[in-house]
Amino acid sequence: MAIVDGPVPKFSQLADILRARITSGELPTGTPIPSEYDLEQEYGLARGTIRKAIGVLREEKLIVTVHGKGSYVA
Amino acid sequence: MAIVDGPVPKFSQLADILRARITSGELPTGTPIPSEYDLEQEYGLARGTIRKAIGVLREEKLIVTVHGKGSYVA
DNA sequence: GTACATTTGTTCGTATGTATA
DNA sequence: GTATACATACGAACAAATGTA
Repeated sequence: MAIVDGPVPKFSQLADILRARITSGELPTGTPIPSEYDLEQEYGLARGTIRKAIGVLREEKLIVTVHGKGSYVA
Repeated sequence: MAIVDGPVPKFSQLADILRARITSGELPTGTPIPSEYDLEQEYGLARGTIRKAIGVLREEKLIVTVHGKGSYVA
């Protein structure tokens, strides 16, 4: 998957990608999702955009985030 | 030299200052750069900004950094 | 060998300014 | 005007390496 420039916001596209990686089982419960920095590098997005996508998944209770540590699949 | 609030990013200004201190000979090869904490105090910047400036000089091969020790003029 | 202080490494939290659609 | 996106900057917490007492 790749983030494309188009009508769908990038943060939304990233949320979709991460959600798929979680629900598919690629990222099982308890495992850490890539750090914000790693996601920046991997998808070529700004940190604010990454955080917005993560916020979506946190809102959906799919992940939990711990300050200074990272985000984990719920 | 002082860091000013303006169009030039602070991390870039600090990188310029440190580069000048190195190339002028004030900080000869092998000598340690002030610690991140000391640079914070001296220039009134956040640690992240300090680290970004140091990263620039490391990229330029002007300094090398050792975990737990410090950064040294290359 | 342990405990502690110092220093760099990593990560998330928040805010501001700029530009664009 | 609103939402999106990027860059910058400060703050905070946690972690690892180093050296010393």
